[in-house]
Amino acid sequence: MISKPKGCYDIYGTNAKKWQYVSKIIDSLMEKYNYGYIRTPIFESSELFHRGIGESTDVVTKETYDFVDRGERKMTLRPEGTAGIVRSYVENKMYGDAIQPIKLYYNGTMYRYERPQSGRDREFTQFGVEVLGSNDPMVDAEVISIPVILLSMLGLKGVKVKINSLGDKESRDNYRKALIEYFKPHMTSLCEDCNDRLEKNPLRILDCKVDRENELLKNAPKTIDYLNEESKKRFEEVKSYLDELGIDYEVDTKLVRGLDYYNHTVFEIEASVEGFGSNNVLAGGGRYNGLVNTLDGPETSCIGFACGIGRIIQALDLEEVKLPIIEDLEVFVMYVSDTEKKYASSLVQYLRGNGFRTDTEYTGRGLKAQFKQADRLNSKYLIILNDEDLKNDEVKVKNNKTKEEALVSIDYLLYYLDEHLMDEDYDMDECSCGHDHNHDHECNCGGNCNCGGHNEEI
RNA sequence: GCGGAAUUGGUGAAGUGGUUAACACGCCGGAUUGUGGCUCCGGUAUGCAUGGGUUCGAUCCCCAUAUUUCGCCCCA
Repeated sequence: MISKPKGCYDIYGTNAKKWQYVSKIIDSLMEKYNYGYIRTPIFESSELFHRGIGESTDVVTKETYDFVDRGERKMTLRPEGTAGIVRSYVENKMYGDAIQPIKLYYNGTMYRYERPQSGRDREFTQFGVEVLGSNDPMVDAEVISIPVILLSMLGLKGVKVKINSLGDKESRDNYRKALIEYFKPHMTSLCEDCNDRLEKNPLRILDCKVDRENELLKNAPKTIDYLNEESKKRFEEVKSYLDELGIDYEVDTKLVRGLDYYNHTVFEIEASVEGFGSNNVLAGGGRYNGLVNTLDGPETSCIGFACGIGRIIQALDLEEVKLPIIEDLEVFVMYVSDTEKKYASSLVQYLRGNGFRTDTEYTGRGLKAQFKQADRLNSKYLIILNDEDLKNDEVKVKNNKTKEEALVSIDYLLYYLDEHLMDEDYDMDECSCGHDHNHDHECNCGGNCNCGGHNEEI
């Protein structure tokens, strides 16, 4: 038997419905924020990632899926979304578009050659946003608000927003220098990994798990103390816009990010759910004002974020959030004889064509087994075909909950089903999006729930 | 890249160096000759991840590989 590649997953069944639901919410949210969907290639020339993400980063040095194509070109499966989008921005000269800034979102698979563990796969899906062509702090706040709103729309509660500022290039360089000077005399008291980090990325020493309790770290210089006036002012503005939007956040001066291209605002959204593994960052992002220029475009101010859909679903499962996914059937058509079967095939098509979620029997099971099958599919109504009834152009319709049966004329069938299914919807006391509602207000399911009216909590 | 744990039918799993690999759920069939979800009866792994080795004999012991899982590093 051939098995799937390590760290990759088949998504199907109920799980697939969750993924589809999250994607649906993302699309409708982005439509309202007026971000355009962008789809770029899953592989790009290797050089793009080397220059874009940073030659020395772990992502590039040891985590990429590289291959040489038949034309001897060096290619890499994208390990993240931003580089490809910036390439597209430059290549398609979007900086010349009449409408600025360019607001884009993507939702697709990324690839990193890593050892899989909880919350980390080799193929994973990221939803992300990029705003190219504005340095306004208001944009920073808007971009941060998107994943926050998304997670709350999905019904996730244990979420923590952390922000920090690395400042502009000058501030960032000064801070880096200060950190190296600060740590250098004390390296023996730090762990092995931190010794490696000193030259490579001293900022990361700050959130080392091993040395977390070390006094040295607690008293280390803080990013914000090294921000120049302009960077400091900018950070204050971002925070005030976040306050304006009612976003709860925490300034975490130890928050740095691993990709080289970040400056000014950086942020992360953490799942603070009991039982979540160590990879608990649901979304992360920041400003990357130098990247477009690095990739041969004009100086352009940009900000973006990415979030891992897999991790979001992991968090939703852990919090046992009930998503409004459809897991039932409205009608199941049953038959035994060949003439009934023929009739069933066209009846099913007729019902589906008229908007009913309908299924039938395909494997030659007996009637008894068909009843069981209908139960497994959570069918609300059963239609039990009978040659005798068909002669009179009638079918037997059974409510699978009340067990009431009715002989219904075929001309009247659609109307009958419509009436009865509608009645059931009104009886519903719990909305399928997981909340109890009455019928006066919009619920926060994003308009995708099928509770029959959008509502407020009772 | 480094480390720990695991891998037995459709599922959850017991188990043993030696004829037929427990048990439960599910599934299929029957009791009930077209109305089930309760009950009862019967059926349901030629195989214990894969490849080597040790052995008279291996699902069980050893090695390797693959995959899963949990950490480190890193990241979403």
